[in-house]
Amino acid sequence: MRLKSMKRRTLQKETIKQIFQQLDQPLGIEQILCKGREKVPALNRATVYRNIRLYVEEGLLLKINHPALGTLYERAGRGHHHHFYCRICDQVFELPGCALKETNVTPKGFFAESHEVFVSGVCSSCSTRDFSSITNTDHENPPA
Amino acid sequence: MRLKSMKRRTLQKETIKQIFQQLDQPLGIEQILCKGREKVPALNRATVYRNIRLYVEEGLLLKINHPALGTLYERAGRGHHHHFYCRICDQVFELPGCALKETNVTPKGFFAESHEVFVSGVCSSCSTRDFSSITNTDHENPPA
DNA sequence: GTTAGTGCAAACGGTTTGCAACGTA
DNA sequence: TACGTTGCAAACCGTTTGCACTAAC
Repeated sequence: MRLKSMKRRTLQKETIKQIFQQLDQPLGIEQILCKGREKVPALNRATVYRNIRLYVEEGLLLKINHPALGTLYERAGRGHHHHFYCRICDQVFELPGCALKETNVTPKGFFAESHEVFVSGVCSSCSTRDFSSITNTDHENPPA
Repeated sequence: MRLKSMKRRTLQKETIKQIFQQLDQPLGIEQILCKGREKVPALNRATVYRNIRLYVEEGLLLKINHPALGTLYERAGRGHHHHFYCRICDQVFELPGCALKETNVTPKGFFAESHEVFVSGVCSSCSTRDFSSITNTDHENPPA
């Protein structure tokens, strides 16, 4: 009788893991699926969900609920950071460091344990590449 | 031929609007539905979704995608603020003011246009009321 | 009376799950 | 061989939509 179930190494699993090891950017399921299919063409969406979930439970990945893009996943253990969403290229970048002091935003009696910051705007590539496209957008959430 | 469709005033609509006028707190669909049914017992979920959507388009409400609670709605026009999520009572509070300078978190070349901050921890009511409950995170009806 | 708004049920999109076939150990 | 993993399809959950009925104007 086995007390502990053994993990098996499959191409699908390794492929998904590698995608995140090669990239310091949060990805959505569709992006993971696309990149994964470059190596495993028959890769199934359910398999991606299952393995992502596994990696999150193992602590290898982190799940992010992004205000504009929905659920994203990123490699864990890279220290506290925030996220920048570029509305032109629809990509999310990691912002190193943290300029937010929890005590500055928390009223007396409230105990802050963690926080998340989502910045959005235009990334450096998009702002230098083509300014005309910056006005042509169809946002849901206009700037506050 | 009518050029402009006319809005009609219904009990359902008014009820939903009043819920937000009486409360400075973001609410989820289920909460809106519950509170609404106190006044309109037959209130339907689809009706709530339709009217909420309408109010968001009119600019009366704002849609929030909360990392822990999913989609929430709050009254618009109350100025820039952040949100505090209490993991004990599962409620979201508005944090007045903003202690985040976008220039402090944005690398050169990136243009920040807006940001959102979600803090989580324990609210003042929950931290003073009963410390033993802090480990028991399954509360339905928290204090107002 | 006209037609916007409602309730209901079915449709929808993202995510999870049951199951038979597959493939790793 | 044994059983963890996969692909597929169906189930699931939050949200939207089509439709007949209701009710505001």
